[in-house]
Amino acid sequence: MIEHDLFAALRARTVAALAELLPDLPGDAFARVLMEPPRDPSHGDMATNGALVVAKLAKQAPPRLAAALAERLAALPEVESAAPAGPGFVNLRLREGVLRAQLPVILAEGTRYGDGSVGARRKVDVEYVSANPTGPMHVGHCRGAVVGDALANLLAKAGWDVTKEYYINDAGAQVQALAMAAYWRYLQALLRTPAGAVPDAPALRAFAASDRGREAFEQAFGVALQYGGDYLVPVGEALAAEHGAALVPDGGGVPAGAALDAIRDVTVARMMVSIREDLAMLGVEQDVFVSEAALVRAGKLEQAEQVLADRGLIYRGVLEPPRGKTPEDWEPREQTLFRATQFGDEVDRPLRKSDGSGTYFANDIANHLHKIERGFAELVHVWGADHGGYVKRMQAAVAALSSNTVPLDVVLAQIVHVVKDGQPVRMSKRAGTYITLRDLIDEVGRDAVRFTMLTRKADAQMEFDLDKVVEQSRENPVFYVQYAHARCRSVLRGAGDPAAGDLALAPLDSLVDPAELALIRRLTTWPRTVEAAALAREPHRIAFFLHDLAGDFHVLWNRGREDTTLRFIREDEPQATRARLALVAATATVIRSGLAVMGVTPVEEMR
RNA sequence: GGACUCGUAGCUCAGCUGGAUAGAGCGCUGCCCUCCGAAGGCAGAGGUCGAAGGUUCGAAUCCUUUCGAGUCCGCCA
Repeated sequence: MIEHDLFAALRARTVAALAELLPDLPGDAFARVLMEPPRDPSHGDMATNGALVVAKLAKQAPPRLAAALAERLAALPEVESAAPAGPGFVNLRLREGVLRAQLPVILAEGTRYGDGSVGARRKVDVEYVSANPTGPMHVGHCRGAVVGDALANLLAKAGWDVTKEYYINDAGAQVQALAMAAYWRYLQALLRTPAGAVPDAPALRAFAASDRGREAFEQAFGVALQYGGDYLVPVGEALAAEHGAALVPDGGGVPAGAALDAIRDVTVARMMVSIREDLAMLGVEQDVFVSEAALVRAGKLEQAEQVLADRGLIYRGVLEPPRGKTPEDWEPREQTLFRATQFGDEVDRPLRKSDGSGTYFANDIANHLHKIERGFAELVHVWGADHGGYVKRMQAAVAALSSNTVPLDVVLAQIVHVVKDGQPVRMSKRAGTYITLRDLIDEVGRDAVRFTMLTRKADAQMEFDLDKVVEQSRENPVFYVQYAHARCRSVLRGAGDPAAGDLALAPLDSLVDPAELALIRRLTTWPRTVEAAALAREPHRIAFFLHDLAGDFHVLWNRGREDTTLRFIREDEPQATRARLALVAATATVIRSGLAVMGVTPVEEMR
């Protein structure tokens, strides 16, 4: 039997057997039938709850049904024995060789082993990172970037047709504030250009002074510069080089109109270049970058409003103040509202600011209309946990726009607390203890960052200990998994790097040690791990699987230390050596495959 | 006041969408290097799954209530 996923194969046979035993049951009665690795290895190789699940519908006692099912399953060619157990499980022991026969399957499929079909090639849009383009990426963005990227890879592996997307929040107050800061840097840059090019405005010199310039600028324009960082210095220089003094309004006031647009557009473009460089360093390269401002300019907002209005989901109304805690400056105000409550949200949500422009939510509705129009069957977002309160309204909007045909899943990524020397590192722009993504990658390396970010469930808070992620010990899962792969590669190199196709032909009868069989069993659970993790949108499961797999391999390696007959390469036993090399090659392949989902590079040797 | 995410071993966390006796790492205890694959390995102790009810053959998992932590709460994104 050559099957890609042994568990899926035996499950299908179980369902078929049940259907024969219970011909009157409808086909969907078997949906909850599972074939799983048993928790206790003494129970056998696989266990199914099939009899338990359908017993009630079949009006039979579970143990009796389990016995009948076991009898049928025992007759399968793959099955050595099948026994009813407990409240109605059936435990299966596979015929010798069936497990081992997975090794040539793995070797033949290579890193495609584990590719699934649950996605059914449905188009899914995975949107993640989506940081404001107002500065460099920092560690706060990092987790969402890694989780989103790994999740996208995971869905692709499980059979979805994936688009990786970044939504650029380039319309709104934050970006206006950024433009003002860039304008200030531009004035500074102008002063360093030949005097003839600088307009004769006395204020200019004061704004651009190195010591009090910022305060003077803020006072004169009545703004607080939110983005004072040095990273805007080159932007100011670029503006000065390209436009000279042409962007300074006559009389030296606040730039507006085309001049402001130019400043903003150049600045945002520069920031996006920088962000994409940062993301590339992290190994994140998205397919599509959608600009909020471009959507607004294209009239997507009005179009989305029209869609909702046509369905009677928009009205003018006044919201109640939040119960219990009324904001100080609360006053009732008539607003354009979306009937989010019809789709499970707590309150209806405003779409327009008082100046007539769209709220962030309204613009994001336009963004989602854009996604739906592009034909995505499913939408997935990775957001920071601070956006948790935003989930229901967005799901309501997508449900409304798509008439409940397109599901939106939101994965919330909790805050990462960076720890160094046992002390939490406070993140503060003002105090300058602000860790950029680049700093982090420079310090511990891209692979360690990515792997570590996936060693927790996304919605669990996480400590990122800068010392531990580079530590070479068992405590560090990055090291532990990489070390297993390096050991595999070391063995294979020692054997002259045999081709996978050659090893796939090796007789495997000599693989009988419990540690060898445990490793093979683990390898056979890779396809179902991919499928379950993709359905749950939980890429961290891949990291845990790899950790377990590495553990099984290290156990085998260590057995070889005590018992030399268990070593992988034995000069006196060419047959056994080939069989073990096949096992080692399959292990390395699956580790590589898992690391690829995580976006981590497998290493050839530990240095 | 409400919403969302959590609460599992001393610590950090898994727990495969409701399954059998709840797991891993660290820490702790005890063993294991004259030599061969010890940046390690083997074994052990350690739990009323925050609490109380409920749903059913069966609950850490689902529902209700409650306690605690974090996040958020009309024109910030």
